[in-house]
Amino acid sequence: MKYYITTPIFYPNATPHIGTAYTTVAADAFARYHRMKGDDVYFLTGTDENAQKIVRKAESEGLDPKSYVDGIVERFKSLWDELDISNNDFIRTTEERHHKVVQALFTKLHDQGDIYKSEYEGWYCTPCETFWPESKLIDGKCPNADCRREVELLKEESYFFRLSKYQDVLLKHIQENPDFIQPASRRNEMIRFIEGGLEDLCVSRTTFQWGIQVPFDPKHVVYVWLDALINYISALGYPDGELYKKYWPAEVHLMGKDIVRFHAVIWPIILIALGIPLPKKVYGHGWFLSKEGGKISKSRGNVQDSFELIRRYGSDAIRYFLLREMQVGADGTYSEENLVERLNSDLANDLGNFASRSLAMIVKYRGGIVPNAGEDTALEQELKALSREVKAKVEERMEALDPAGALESIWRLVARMNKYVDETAPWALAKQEDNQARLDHVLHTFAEAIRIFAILCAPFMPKLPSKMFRLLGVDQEMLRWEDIDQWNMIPRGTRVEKGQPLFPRVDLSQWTTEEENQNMNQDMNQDVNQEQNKTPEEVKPQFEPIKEEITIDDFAKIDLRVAKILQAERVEKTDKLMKLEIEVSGEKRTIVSGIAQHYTAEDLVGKSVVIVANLKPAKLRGIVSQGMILAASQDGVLEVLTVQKDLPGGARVK
RNA sequence: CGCGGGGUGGAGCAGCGGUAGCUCGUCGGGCUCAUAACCCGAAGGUCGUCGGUUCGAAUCCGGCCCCCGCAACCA
Repeated sequence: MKYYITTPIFYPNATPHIGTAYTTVAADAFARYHRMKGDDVYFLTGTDENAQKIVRKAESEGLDPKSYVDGIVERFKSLWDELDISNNDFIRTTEERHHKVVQALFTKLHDQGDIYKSEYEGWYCTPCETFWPESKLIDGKCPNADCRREVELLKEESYFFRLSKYQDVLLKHIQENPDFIQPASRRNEMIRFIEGGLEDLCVSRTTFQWGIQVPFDPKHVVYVWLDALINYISALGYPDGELYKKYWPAEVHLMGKDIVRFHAVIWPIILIALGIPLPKKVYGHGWFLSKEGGKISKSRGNVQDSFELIRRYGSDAIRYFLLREMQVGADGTYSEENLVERLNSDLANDLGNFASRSLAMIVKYRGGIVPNAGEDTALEQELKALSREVKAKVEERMEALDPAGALESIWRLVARMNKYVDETAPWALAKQEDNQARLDHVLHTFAEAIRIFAILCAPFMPKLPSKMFRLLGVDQEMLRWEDIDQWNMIPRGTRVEKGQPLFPRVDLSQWTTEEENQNMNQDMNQDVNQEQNKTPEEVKPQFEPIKEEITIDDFAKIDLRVAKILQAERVEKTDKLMKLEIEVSGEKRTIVSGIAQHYTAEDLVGKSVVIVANLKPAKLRGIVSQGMILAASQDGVLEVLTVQKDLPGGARVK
């Protein structure tokens, strides 16, 4: 059976974080598992490099985009290398093989009428040369952390992809194939989303050049998702490549829950439109959240360098933690404390210690030679039954894309083995002449269990099996999945060695001394800041940068007027919107303003405020707003500018 | 009523109609092969809240409260 599994292509604007590491490690575990089961596996990952942000980021570092991404891509590749990721290919969307396919498919979709030219209206940030969707704006301003300037509503000529045309076909497919989107909660979400109606997708941009040119209209470059998603087939050499013919459609597209929508809606519709078979499954796993429950992000300062973690704990331990901690369909909790706890308790105490004590006893009582098997008692029969059960369970969990469940069940056998050591008490048998055959059988069972654990752990911790087999003195060829429930595989006369612990216990404080010092400094600084908050004049707020210079004529275009608030009411079902009836120059107008968190209706009625009177009207939550109220805000405090003296509504403000 | 997820012993989770369970932590005991590891036992929960269905509810139904994503939202 062939098995094609993918991760998303990652966005190389920084070094990979724990989420990308999780997706990739999980995909790797599935790939390794299926290889062990004898499947013909193809495992793809890569990077999504054709984004406007990349260009800006590159500029800020004084590099051209290509050299910039080349550098980051190396970081990705070396991290995957250190994590023993066994991908068969690594696709970069800047590669010619990808460009060719995207261009061909874009043309085909255009020729068949599924892509059409229209106008895109969006919020444009001039300094960033970027359109932002309204939802991305922060306080109505550019969301780019280094910018935060005002954006303007602009139109741009764009190509659009007719998502709407295929939504019913897609919905039908999703309903008829319950496994297509997993887990079920994501599936429900997607069904709701599609039922809500799809809007056609903007698939080209003219405001920048970095990316894949639209072949028949060179001033356009292909925009984001149409480009990115196609990697799953361009990497296989669509349409004529042998790999494509062999491996498409994919068994699994694995990803974080945030991008399920694109893989479960846009990608299938692209494929439907092109008459290409759909992937079998789109699986959205949860996120790692910090211990406090928040996202892990740079701005919160809870990101940890993956390379450093690997250096401290080893790649197998990191992989184990990631795979064990993320429960199916839920979010996982990441903290170094959790990681160390899992490492110490599961890997060092349970598995590692079992191997150590077993090997030590074989060395001590039998000179390191694995004794031959003897007669089973009820105890050994129970172990054998459990090994069959665990094998079946692990297989079932892996098919269900649940590595945490698989590991949990493996550890049932680990725990059982430690108990078996206690029950059989070999140290007592060793002292009894007439129990030497029994001791042989027990020690033999220990050795077989180590062999079995090596196999069971192989998909999850790739470095472990060879270490264990070396200690056991067993050939690597014995790493056969089908032998998991066999208990008489180790050849006669095999010599084991005690060796070093597989997973030494770790004391978190050995790393944290330095960090604590840093944190203490930070805490102290925070305290100082809090003190300062009591005397606002001493606080240094983060001010927005002053915008570029304009002329008096530019300013003259803006018509500011005094306006009297006649009525005010909250816009229902919104947090921030207030609907105001105002009077200006004898005319009544409606203005919608995002001040409801700062003012009640009573506060506002009767006030004379300043408005931008000649602003183009815009709809907010279905209400046409004819102007904008001026307000000053900083750090969450907001005050509407009011006029104290009794000026009539309509008075000019300059 | 925008969509979805969730509230279960100190922490993290499972259970989804019939004596409330797992991992970690805590306490007590055992063992001495082992990485101060392992094994056994105990304490600790009126399963968010109010009401309903039922012989019986953490589990089904309804109301309410709280948390977390997504969506919406600052002319």
